[in-house]
Amino acid sequence: MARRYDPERRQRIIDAAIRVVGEKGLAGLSHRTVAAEADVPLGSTTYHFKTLDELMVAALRQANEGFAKVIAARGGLEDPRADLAAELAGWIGEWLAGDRTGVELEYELYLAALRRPALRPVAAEWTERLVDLVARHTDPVTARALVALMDGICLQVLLTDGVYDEAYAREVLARIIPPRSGA
Amino acid sequence: MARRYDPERRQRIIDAAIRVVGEKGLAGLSHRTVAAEADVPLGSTTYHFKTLDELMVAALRQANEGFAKVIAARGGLEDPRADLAAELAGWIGEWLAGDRTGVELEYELYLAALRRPALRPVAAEWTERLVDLVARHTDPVTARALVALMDGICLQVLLTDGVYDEAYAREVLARIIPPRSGA
DNA sequence: GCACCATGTGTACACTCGTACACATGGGAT
DNA sequence: ATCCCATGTGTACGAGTGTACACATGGTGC
Repeated sequence: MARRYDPERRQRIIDAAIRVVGEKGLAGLSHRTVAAEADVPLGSTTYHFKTLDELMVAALRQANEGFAKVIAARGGLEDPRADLAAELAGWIGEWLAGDRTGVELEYELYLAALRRPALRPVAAEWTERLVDLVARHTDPVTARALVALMDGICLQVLLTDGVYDEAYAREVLARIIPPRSGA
Repeated sequence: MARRYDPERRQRIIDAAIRVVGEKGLAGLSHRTVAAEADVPLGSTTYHFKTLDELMVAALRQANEGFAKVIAARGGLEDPRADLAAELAGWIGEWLAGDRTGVELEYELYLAALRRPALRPVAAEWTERLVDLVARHTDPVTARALVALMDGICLQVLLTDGVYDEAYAREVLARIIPPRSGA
């Protein structure tokens, strides 16, 4: 009966949930599948997360770190003179280049907010964070539009089995950025 | 046992599927729920649509007409001198203004393509159609970007419980459109 | 008129699901 | 040392699911 008293169990369940969604999609997420993946009894998942929505919120919050890691690893917009459009296009490229499972997972959880109000604050929080980051190098309106366009470009690639064209992305992202008045 | 021999049954099942997704979400879609909504026996839905994917493809194809109707009703870009950005922003406004159920339904089916390869050709087809329409008033690259940005703006509104700001949309859409060389 | 077969119907099976609940355990407050 | 209760475990129930299949019916082509 080992593993009684397992203080990290909650976290392990979240990790398992993310793996499950990655492998079988959001539709394959259930208390049971997560329990099996995390190697804990059914009652344990229902104890820590009364509803699947709760579990999804936790998973989405954690999954959001995926893209954030890509940004951080690239030194995220530290250089104020960097070409903003090129940098953003680069983020997308890198994010889309890796294992698509992770990308699909993050988007699937993100898009689930469409039907699950419980997820909307988390989705909004994430968008906000990204907008704020971009807004450090331009005005808020432009930042918001840049993030929207990034989302749209990613969606087109993911939903239509298209290929990501980084040069195209950089070009159209640049168009949104108003010319520097100071230079 | 009236209603034997019902040549429009297939269509009625599709209509029922759309109502079901609108009311209960994609997760509530099953052969049985559709059968109940369409008032046909279970065997009938499984006969016409072996898999739910098949049914979704048919439903998505039909749902795509929703936005197309908004466009058509507005005389869709007939006037070549019209302000393209304003027109596109207007489409979104009108589409988002009506009953959100329809909007959510269309997006939910559209986004389902992320995990269901069977839906991707239909999603691609729809995007293509919209891009072609917009491309009649600008170049293909710009058209593609405009559609992407429209998608991104809609998503931000829908996923984050935001409000649609048409003036903002018009402004940023306009930025993507290159200045007319001829004028 | 007849027979074929696309279409429609009813039922059953095995499976997964969320939920509920009774019970075990043992860390930490007292 | 003792007790409480957050945490963990095991099991059961009813509802819903996809799938399969045997059978009914009646247009359509002959």
